[in-house]
Amino acid sequence: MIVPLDMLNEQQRQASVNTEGPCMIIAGAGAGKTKVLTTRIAYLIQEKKVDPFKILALTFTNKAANEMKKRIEQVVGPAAKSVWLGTFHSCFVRLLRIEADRIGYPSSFSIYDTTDSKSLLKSIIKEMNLDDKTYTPNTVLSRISSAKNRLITAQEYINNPIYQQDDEEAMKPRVGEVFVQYAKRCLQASAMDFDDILLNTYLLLNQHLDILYKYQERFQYILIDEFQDTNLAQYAIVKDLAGIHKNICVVGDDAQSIYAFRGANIRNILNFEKDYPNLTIIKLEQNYRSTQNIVEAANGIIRNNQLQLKKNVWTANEKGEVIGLIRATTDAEEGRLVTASIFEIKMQNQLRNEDFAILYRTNSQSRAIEEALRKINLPYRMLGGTSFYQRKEVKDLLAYLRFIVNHNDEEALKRIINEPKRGIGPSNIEKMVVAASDHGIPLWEVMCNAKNFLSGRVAEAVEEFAHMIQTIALDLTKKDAYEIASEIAKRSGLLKSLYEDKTVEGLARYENVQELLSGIKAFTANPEQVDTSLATFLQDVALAANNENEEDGQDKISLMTIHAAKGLEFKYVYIVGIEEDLFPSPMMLGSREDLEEERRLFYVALTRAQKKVFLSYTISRYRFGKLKQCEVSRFIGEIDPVYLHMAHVTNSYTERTNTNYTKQFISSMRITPQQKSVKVKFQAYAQSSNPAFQPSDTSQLKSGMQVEHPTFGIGMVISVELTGTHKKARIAFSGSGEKTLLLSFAKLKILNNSVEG
DNA sequence: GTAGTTTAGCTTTTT
DNA sequence: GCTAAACTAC
Repeated sequence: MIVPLDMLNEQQRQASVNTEGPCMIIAGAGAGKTKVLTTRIAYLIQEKKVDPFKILALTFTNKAANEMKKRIEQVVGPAAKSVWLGTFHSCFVRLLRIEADRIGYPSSFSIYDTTDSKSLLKSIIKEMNLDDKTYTPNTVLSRISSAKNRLITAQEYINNPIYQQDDEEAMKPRVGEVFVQYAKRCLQASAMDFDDILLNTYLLLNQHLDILYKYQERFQYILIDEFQDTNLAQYAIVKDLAGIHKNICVVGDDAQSIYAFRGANIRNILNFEKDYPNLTIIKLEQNYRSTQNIVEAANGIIRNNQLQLKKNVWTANEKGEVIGLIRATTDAEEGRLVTASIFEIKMQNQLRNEDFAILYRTNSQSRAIEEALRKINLPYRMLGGTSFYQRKEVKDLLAYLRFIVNHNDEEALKRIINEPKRGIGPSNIEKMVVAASDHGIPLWEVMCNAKNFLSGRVAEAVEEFAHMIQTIALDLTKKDAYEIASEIAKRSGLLKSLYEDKTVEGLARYENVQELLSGIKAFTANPEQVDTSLATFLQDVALAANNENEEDGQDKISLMTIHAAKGLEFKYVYIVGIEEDLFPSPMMLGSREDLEEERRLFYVALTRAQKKVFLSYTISRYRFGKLKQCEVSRFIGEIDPVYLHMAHVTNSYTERTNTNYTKQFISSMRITPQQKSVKVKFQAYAQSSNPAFQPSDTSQLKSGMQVEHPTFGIGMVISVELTGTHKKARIAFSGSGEKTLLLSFAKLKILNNSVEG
């Protein structure tokens, strides 16, 4: 098939054909980014006769990788299979397995997911007798993770006085030691966590120049999707790999950078030009997806962000409908109104379910929506959430498989040694771990000779367990993944114990294990799969953790977090839970940069829609089983533009502290010229100890009072001084009037008739 | 020491 | 509402 260049506009064509040298493609939302990337790769193979084996294309999600692979295959045929195309993690794992011995790992190393990492940290924290309230696995892991994402090893961390000082100031001086211990235990267990995959790839390439050279030579062309989401480690590796040929093409949109929390650094895209001075920059600014109203609303939201590249996203599409607003009293009602609206629009316009998506900020918001959808019999699919591979019973069976392949995998062992119950409790496991480190031998060896370390009954149980693993592991090369998996499922007693559980949940668990088994069977039965060994199966499974049966092809409404929606599009999009303490997330109100990311998240949500967006909010919501009042900051004022327009900046600012402090809050809001005045009330709450904090001043803002503020742009700047002891202080505005909504970070102005529900 | 039962505490987003 | 820790009974 001919590379379909004539389907592209001029910028898209440039971006596809300009293959030599460093190139940055800034692709606004809905500008045809995937089309350009796939066309470019197809062009390389088809027109430039580049060996597909020498192309490296990196994405962030498996979904994006699969989609690209499919599209390239349509043009170039089976040659597409030779391209190294996959997520950063899967491509680097592939590389690491080939070269593992150079950094002291077996090529069958395990991959620890976040749960494994936390569990290991928990045991380390316990063993070091640290206070588990100051050293929680979560905080320690995020500290370690961000270090690794900045390419800092445990040794470097503990030797660097700056990090030590940081930790001391955070009252956690021993994080460095935990980090060192954690790294040691991972190595002992022949395991890498997600961040190790990147860090170790970097170290491998930088400490072994022959390997670096080999892959620099190999990868003539490197392409990176969603470049705005790369972290330092990912960027450093790619920069190294592109060292010889320098044909590096990055595609991204700074306005859709929403992964700072896992280390993504928006500056990679903002500063890319500095690293490659002869860079070709191509901007794709025409949006083919959404109506003018949606594009303008989205642009308005990020207009005042400081961290952004200049561009002008526009569309030739129709003006379209205004942004809809749905107001509910409880989350159950919110669900009812949203689903009723979907039902109505679907019937009126003869649409399919798949034309609709419901997006939310946190996964926990899905429940109420799901219930409402079930009640009126609208089929839906949930993306993300607790995936199939996260379920306990599935993880248990996988842990058995992991342990058979890698006897050092401590976290897998902890999961399965007493599942089902064998009478081996936590204290005996601890004894063995201690014995192993005392004698300097692997835990596995202790288990095989348990009689030397433990008392009679338990020792017998441990040896019996070890023996079972051993016998099955003997067949590892002879039998395929499915044969081994079904054998261990039976012999371990896992299937039996689940089968005997006749509760509804027990039944579901049994079915999940069966489903995993049939998944493994499908893997071994695939004629394209040359190597059907268990080890090979496990390699894919740890990283492919999220794409559960998404290709069921049925017509369903999509439910997902906004993060999960990136890259997708729908005719109608409902963004639910637009409330204080939900969206924007209270945890993102700490700094301007966080707030800007939260705005970009809103930008992503809006630009998923082709025809119309609905925003919905609730004034009370069930959380933790209890009804909680939600404060929707409502601003009432002028009603004027056709589209939703968001002014800049916070209208509330929250900060937590434990000690006495004085703080100046600065906030601002925009007042349009049409607005005569808006009543503003400052409130400062103290959530804990200081009753002296009373809601305070009320004052008038007038449109003439706009000022320019260095951080917040044009707006009304207010500063309030809070003094006292309190855990949480907050300023909020409130006002009176009608039908303009002020979110905690933005003001919406909506036409009278756009208000629904 | 382990298994079974009750209670406390928690939630942002994900490879 | 759900999970992990704490508690209780063997």
